Amino acid sequence: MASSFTCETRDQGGSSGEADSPTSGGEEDDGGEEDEEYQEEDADGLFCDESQNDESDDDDGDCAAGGGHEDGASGSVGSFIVDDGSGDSDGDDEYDAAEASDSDDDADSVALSGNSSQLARGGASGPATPPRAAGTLSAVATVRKPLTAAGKRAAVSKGFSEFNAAVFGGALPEDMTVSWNSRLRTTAGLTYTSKRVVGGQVVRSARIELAAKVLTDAHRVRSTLLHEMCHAAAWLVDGVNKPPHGPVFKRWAAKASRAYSHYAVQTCHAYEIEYKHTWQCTECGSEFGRHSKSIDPEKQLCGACRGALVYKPRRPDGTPAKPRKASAFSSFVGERYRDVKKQLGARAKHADVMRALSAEWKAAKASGDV
DNA sequence: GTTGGTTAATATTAGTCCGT
DNA sequence: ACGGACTAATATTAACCAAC
Repeated sequence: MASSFTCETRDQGGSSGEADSPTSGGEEDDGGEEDEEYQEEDADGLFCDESQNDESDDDDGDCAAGGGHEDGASGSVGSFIVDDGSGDSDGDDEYDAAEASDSDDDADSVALSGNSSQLARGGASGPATPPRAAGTLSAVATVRKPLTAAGKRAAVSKGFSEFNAAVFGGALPEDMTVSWNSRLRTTAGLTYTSKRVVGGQVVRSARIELAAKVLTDAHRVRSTLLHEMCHAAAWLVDGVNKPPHGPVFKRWAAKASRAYSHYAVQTCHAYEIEYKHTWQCTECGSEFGRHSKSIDPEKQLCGACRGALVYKPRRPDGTPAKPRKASAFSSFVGERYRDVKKQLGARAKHADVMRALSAEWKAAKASGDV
């Protein structure tokens, strides 16, 4: 299951790299030596879907119209051909889908992800954007080989040096910080820019943050890295970070796209987030993804048609899996947990309860009760 | 309309155990 | 190794209000 995420510009007010920022607090060359580390910037991290563009703060409003996301690496469940793992040797799995974009495929997050209490009320608060129906992809997409954490680090390290030489003429510092953020869910990458005055000289710096949950394969990692490096170059080379996707950024993006046509750096993208857990509407077939099993089908309904939801287990590679029946012990935990917790008292920790349940389970097995 | 602060609701992760 | 059960803690998001 996947759901795209929107483009956003988390411009935290006054964080402009320019000295005219009203709230940047001492951006002026006041001779001060302190690091004026203002946070910043670009958040948009790329990626937005035209259908969600009203949410975007994208300065230039240019959200990769047409042609769409060069990179939506997935589609609805059941429409995948699983990669055989024979990706190219450089780890840059090429995208061989005919065209996997479906511009409204993020709608499910409106209905469910955005506000599941709304969903619980059966969408009582107004018309929800219809979730994506299953099987709407006309083309067959390829699931790229997921990268491990080490693989991601390697892809970043290799990609940075490679892009820096091929696109930016080595203008970016090789020791620039590129870190991973495991909490970003709707943004694929961020470039933070800062400026300080050292001995009367303005020194600009930048760092890149990538979303571990969003960038799950080499193509996404490299594509996003390239995009963020364009922001970094706009700031470090040209001294421009506003608007984030203005002419300066676009100049670097065009250069990057010429060098790496399969990455086509755009102002917005629409990767889709791979979810571990998926629920499907029994009425309209819409799917809803979560990173944890946080949806309760007993309480929540499909936001589009109010149909009942059923859990749809999946394997890590994205293929549907057969639901595994809860083991006897799991059922036992479900039945007894509350009572045992009560017996042990409010101060009992989860581990204590589980140990007690374990002992109780063994005793029950020994006596033949289970 | 935008921004910033607070609060409440929701989503996610971590961590226990056993079974497959 | 992963998935079933579950809770607690934490992070994120949305909603609301006031001030500019």
